Amino acid sequence: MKPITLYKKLFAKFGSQNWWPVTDSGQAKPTYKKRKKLSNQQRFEIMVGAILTQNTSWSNVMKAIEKLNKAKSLSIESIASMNEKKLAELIHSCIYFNQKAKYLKGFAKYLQKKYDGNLNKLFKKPVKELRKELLSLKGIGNETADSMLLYAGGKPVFMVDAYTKRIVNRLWKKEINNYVEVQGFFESQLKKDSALFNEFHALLVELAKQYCTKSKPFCSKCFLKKDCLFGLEN
DNA sequence: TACCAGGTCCTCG
DNA sequence: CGAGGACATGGT
Repeated sequence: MKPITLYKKLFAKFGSQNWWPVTDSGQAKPTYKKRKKLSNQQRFEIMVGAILTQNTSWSNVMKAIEKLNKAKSLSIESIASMNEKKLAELIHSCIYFNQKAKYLKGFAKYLQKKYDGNLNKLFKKPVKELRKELLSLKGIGNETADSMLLYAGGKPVFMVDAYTKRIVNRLWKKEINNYVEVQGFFESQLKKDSALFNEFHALLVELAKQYCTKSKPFCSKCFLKKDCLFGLEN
């Protein structure tokens, strides 16, 4: 099965996922919703969420975002100047909160220093160059950088996570652990389209949560069973 | 109880 | 390079 075929089947099954969930003005909780355009505030929120969600369930990230919103602290200036312990308290629901507080603060300071806190300036940079730059920051690895580029910047970068790797390795019976390799697998076979990449990744997450779970996957009732080299054996 | 969740850094060979 | 440990919540 080709990646685009997988995409179509996933979309037919699950429909639009409306990623990435963000907070609308006047609200405190992020929601999944189709939005024409993201505000810079929302783009920053996505980048913060990308760091918070490292090895963390979204429900725990949501609690932290909500706290930051209520404390009126979800801004570049606020995070850049906040006491690290105070910040760690606000994001306490996310595992590794001390570490992440450090990462967030460093990231906000970098945005201030290098881009005057202006995300438009940041995303004007050529993607390749920007990706390298983000990767040089503490706390931003491949997945975090790509989720920022794709979901906050609208760049056509295929985002890979543990779910993506699991699905690729099962569906096509591969054994790829390397991030860039998995990314290349998709990017080389798909049109470089940010809307497609956006939806595709969200759909993969849904598949992984509902059927292709880590232990005890639900192969027998999975709608992809016949297309899946793992499913055929299970 | 143990395992999982939208990882990254550091160190060592 | 890649393996292995540190980081240290909340839900099931």
